[in-house]
Amino acid sequence: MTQPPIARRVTTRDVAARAGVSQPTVSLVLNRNPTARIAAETQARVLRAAEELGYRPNVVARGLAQRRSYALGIVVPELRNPFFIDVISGAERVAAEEQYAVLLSETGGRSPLAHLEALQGRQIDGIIIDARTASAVPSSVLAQTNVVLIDEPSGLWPGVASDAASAGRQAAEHLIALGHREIAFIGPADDVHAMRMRERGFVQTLRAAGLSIPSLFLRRAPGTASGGHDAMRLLLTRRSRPSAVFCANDLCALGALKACAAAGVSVPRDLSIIGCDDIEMARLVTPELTTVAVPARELGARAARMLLRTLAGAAPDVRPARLLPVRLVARGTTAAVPADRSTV
Amino acid sequence: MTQPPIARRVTTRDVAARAGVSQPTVSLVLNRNPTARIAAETQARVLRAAEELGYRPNVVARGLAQRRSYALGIVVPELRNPFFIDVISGAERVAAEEQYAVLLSETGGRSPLAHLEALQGRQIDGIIIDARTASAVPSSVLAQTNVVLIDEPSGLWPGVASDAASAGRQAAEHLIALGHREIAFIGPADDVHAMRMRERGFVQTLRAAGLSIPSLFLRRAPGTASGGHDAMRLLLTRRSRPSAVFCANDLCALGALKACAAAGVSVPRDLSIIGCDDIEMARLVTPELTTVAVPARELGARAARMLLRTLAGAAPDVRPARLLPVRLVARGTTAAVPADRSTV
DNA sequence: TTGTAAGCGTTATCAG
DNA sequence: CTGATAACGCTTACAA
Repeated sequence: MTQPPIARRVTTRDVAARAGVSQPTVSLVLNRNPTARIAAETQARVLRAAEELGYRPNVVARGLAQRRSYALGIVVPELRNPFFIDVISGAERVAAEEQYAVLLSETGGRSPLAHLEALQGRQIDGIIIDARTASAVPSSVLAQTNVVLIDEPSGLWPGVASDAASAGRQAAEHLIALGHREIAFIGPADDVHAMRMRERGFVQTLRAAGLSIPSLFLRRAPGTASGGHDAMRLLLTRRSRPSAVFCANDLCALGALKACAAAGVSVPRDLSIIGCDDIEMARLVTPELTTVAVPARELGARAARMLLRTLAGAAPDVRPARLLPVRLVARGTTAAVPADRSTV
Repeated sequence: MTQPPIARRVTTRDVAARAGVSQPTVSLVLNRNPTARIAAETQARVLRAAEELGYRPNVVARGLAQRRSYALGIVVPELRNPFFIDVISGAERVAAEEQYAVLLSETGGRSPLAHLEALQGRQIDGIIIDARTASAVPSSVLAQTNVVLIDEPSGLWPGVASDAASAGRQAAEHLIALGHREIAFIGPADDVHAMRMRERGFVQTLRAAGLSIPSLFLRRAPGTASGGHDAMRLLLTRRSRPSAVFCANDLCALGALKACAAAGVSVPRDLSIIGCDDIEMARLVTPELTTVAVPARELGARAARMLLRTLAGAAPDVRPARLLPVRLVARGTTAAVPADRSTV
């Protein structure tokens, strides 16, 4: 605390002194986009002085004066899920392009409120937040900031979302086309819209085809690798097994795949598995994971753009945005139901 | 721009008015750790007023006044590599505990300088940066901030690092113990200390055992899944194949494993593979990846702690810190060299 | 013990 | 066109 950790840097005042103009003039010259009405000669002097001194604007000070920070917050439950990483990456990219910073906050599921308030204390201009965390926080807190929800068309807040119902539908259609009739679902219990819709789209499509998921085949498990693993293990212990399983996300599916390998169940010969998200890892396992690709980076990028647009003056658009399309990527973990089963 | 995107919030002035004291008094009451010499009665009034008004300090303003931002920057080349994610996660955690924010910057390998300067413009109190990015930036820029390098004991800047040489050594010892003699290495070409040391530790240990890596078995490839994949594919096309391969990181190893699967090479029967990092995915593939566990989260956490300690007044410690221990995790991708080969 | 004054580095509003 | 002057919200001497 003794010596300031931040070295004293060149300020507009220094530049002004050097250029022989007033300090605000420097500010004008340096900021006004369409060169404000400043004598060309003066401008040149200021610019040169700034250049020579190596002037760098102090964004914090600017923020204070403008009552905005040119920073976005992004809150996710956990960094472990590559899906969120892609969202973050997409958002960070467009934010950076617009000179916005990104404050990262990983709640770890604990005290999301504290994380949010910490962000707001920093005068965040807006916040990108995942559905689960948002729902764990009083809306009065969210109301204090511009907020964009990821994958949860709430009607309360603006958001970007993928077509989760379609994801479930495509997964179902794929399995149906392959002849599967004994089908299971593994997904998280929490009330996250995207997950619910994936499930609903899946179940409804099956139903429309005259199929249903017996309750024993409907497994609630955390959307993590170990969640998927454990759920699949349980599924495999029963004497009547499904011939195909849809997992609400890829992490889950990879865990399930792992459980099959451990149990000596051959995928896709004995069992088909299909995930959702299409994280990078989906192509690194063998066989490669069949999944429904969700444009995570694009979700993040759009969320950021939406926020930036609002900050630029546009009215926040609470209407549910167009759902980003998802598409099935058939790879190696799904196959036609084996002949010896199809007659069951 | 018309209406400020940030809602006007309660300020110390509001609190002061309500408590019937001066604004600085509020500041004193709210901050002084050992309750500054303010009448207990006054303090109570102020605290109550703050409470009633729902006062939240404006960290930006405080930062401006104190010439520090209570924020850390963290710069990584890419979010794709789970290793960095863990580093970030570890750092974010300890930062958050100390009320520090984390500004995330993904360079994507492009214009690291711009990213750094953007961070510095925000009066970052310190920065955690990976070795590769740091080396791509003039040291004069780094000198403007408190910096901690990840996995690069440069002597120039403080840093935290894992025992990369030991990682290589352990990998080599493991393979040697399994009887391997035709051994390959796949690793990145860039001059990143940790990668170099992993390689060196590996090569030297082999050499000490009277083994060497023929140049054809020394493959330079990006430390990514596709890098590992491609390198392995090339290795497999030759008629003389190694019996074991050490990949400089897990991503690489997973790519290599994938290439084997695609080529019908059975791991670990026909070929052993060993990675380095122990990312979560290592346990999700089949067979599970044998690797050397590097405490990535701990690296991030220590980096943050080191930075915070410096900010609290401690002199930055440039001496190479104790290397964090790594340890081999023998799993499924390594096995004794097959009998029909050991005689070659 | 507390209020006054100054300053952090900008931007914004005016007179000149 | 340009330069004072006043914020922005807070901290930190320094007076009172």
